[in-house]
Amino acid sequence: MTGGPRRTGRRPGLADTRGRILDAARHAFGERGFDGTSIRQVAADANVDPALIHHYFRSKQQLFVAAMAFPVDPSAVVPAVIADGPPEHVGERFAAFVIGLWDRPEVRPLVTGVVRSASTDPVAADMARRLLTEGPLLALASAIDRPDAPLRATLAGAQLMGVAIARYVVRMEPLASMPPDEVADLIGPSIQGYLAGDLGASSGRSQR
Amino acid sequence: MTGGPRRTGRRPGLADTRGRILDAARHAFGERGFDGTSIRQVAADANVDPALIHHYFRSKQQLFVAAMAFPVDPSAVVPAVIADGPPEHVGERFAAFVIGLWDRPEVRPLVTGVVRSASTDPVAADMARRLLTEGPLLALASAIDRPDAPLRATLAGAQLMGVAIARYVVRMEPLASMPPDEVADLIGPSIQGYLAGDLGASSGRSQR
DNA sequence: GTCTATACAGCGATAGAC
DNA sequence: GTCTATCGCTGTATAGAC
Repeated sequence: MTGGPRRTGRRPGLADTRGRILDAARHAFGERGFDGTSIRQVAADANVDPALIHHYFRSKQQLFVAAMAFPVDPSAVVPAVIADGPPEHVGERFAAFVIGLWDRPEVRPLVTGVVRSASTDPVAADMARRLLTEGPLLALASAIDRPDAPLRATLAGAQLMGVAIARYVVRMEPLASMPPDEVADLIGPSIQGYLAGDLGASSGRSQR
Repeated sequence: MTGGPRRTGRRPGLADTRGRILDAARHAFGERGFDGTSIRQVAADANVDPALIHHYFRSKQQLFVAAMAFPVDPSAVVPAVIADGPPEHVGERFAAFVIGLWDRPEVRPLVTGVVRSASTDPVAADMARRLLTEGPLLALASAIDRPDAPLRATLAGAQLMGVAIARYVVRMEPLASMPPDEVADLIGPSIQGYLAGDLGASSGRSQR
């Protein structure tokens, strides 16, 4: 008992420098992607010296993964999504969950940042893949008792990624400014079809 | 008729320098996006001097739009797509046309280039928007006699863009290596639902 | 039409003073 | 813990010789 309550327990910097850097990085990466963001720029936004960023995080890459770390684990929600209603609407529920999550103001920069950077940076591309088809979607697709789970997860993931880009990045109207539950309603049936429907165009497509 | 067949009709450079630059630029932009591509690199690939690129095209931006110009006008195909079969499968036909077009080896770099760059570059974002929702898709959605044509076009465009990213950019399996007509079969019903179905989760295509 | 040379700016990263 | 200074490199773009 050598001291008071602030003994050795990681006294943060004067005004939480590390946190300010992370906030600024999240915003910058979300707005301009990995390549479009410079460390000097992040430092200016956070009112710190550029060298400090290299001090806290070793490289720009590590700053990126630290700033883009998801605050919640989407995999944990899969059982709840499954159990929360009738199986013939599990796709709708999942779409509502994902869109609702992505729309939260503290999550949106993470989505746009990862998506914006996935085009160029291999690390970000991996994060995008994990975020969707190799993550909760695959678990969900596997839980539903239908064949071709990986294919179903990929198709549903492609659908969700397309909505993310159209809504958050390219800002296509009227999709961009629309309440999230409405978006979930619109794309829910498509997700449901991919997850649990009969794959392929069903009936009379003889040609092609 | 004053001369032979090659009168004044634009004698190309020694080995079609301009064309080689465009080819190299198409490849580079398609592979690494706008930001990830440097003029020096394109010049090296085309075996020309970097200054020549600035000579033919004024800036990197203009090189981009020149290299990414679509060789075909997708709008011209809309009437054929509509007339070519029953209206209840127009979405499937459109999906097949688009995927078939994007899969052509000379078109694929254009798709990946525009999509990869749309994240960062505003000009590319505009091109992506025009390519989809403001282009043939809107015409198609308007031609179908259902309300909310812009919304339908946007939703279908988001679906197609997601497939493009998953298949060509992030390369999610098994979607990435799969014959194009199979892809069209898989996503056709979703496009059809967005274009002509009852929007919203309640009715119609929950179970197919 | 083609190339050399270079201006000018920005980048990530590091060393070391305080 | 914070900042100054700078290295080494790459980018776009331009001026001007051949």
